[in-house]
Amino acid sequence: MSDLLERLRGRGWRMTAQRRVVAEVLDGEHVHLTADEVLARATARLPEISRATVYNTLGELVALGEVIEVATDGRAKRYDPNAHRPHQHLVCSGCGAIRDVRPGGDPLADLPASERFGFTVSEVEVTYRGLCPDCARA
Amino acid sequence: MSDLLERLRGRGWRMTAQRRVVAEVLDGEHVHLTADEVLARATARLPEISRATVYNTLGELVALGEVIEVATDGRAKRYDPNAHRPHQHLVCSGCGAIRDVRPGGDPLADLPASERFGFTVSEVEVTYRGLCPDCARA
DNA sequence: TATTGACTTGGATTGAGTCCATCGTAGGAT
DNA sequence: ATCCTACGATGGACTCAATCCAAGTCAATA
Repeated sequence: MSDLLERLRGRGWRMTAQRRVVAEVLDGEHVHLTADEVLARATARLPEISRATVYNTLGELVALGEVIEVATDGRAKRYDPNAHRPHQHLVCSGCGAIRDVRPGGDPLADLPASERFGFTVSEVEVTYRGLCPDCARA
Repeated sequence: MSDLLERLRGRGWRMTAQRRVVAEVLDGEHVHLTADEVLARATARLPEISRATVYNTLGELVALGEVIEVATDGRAKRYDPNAHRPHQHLVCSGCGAIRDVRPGGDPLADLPASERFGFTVSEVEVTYRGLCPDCARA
């Protein structure tokens, strides 16, 4: 966590109580909170924090490349602080739970130039879908 | 197009003017309309059609496996009738344009059991992102 | 410690999509 | 050809996520 705060400060990020709390809430491995969950946890530590600030801060963290936005189809976006370890996501179709996974292979290399239609392709996003153990059982 | 209408009728789909129009609007290759665009085009042919009906019909077509829902991050979902030819998508980060692409390789095979965490993985979705020729120029 | 421009606030607003009570009608039955 | 009725359509209200904005606050530098 201070890792993150350290880096942000180094980049000239103006430090405020609100930003600190949001950054702290997002710390850890396999963290995939929605903006509302971030707001709830931040509010627990700093009751006056507003929804707009949470969205602003999340947006900045994404722009800085410190956090990845994970859109999970219909539901609210989730925010993944694990941005420095390249990975993909495994999403449960039942409950929306997310796991980070690291597949082998390089999907970018699998797209031949003839299939790029003149696009400048810069990233690939792979989402595996299925049922988590709990939902498969039910 | 009668292919689709034929199949639907064969499955006991109750045919109505509204459903016919929605199915017709969705016909073609490289068609990726939002629900609102479908509504607009359907309205041109059948002015009284309602938004709810468009959503209902799209939902049914998706459930029947005739149309694929493409979530493009923040923007409205798009509906892709090209469901019988397996493919992935290339999305322009600038304007949201979508192309169907057919990469080589099998991403499902790239996820080892040790990275599945007990999930029953049933599908993979690969989204390539980049700039289309027009947006790259601007 | 004074200053100031960046940050925060919260309430209004937008946009996508869903819900629901009611009305209409496709298609089988007669 | 007509009748019936269960399934489909309607549209307006509603939800939920996210954004906007004008006014107030404050972190960082001098």
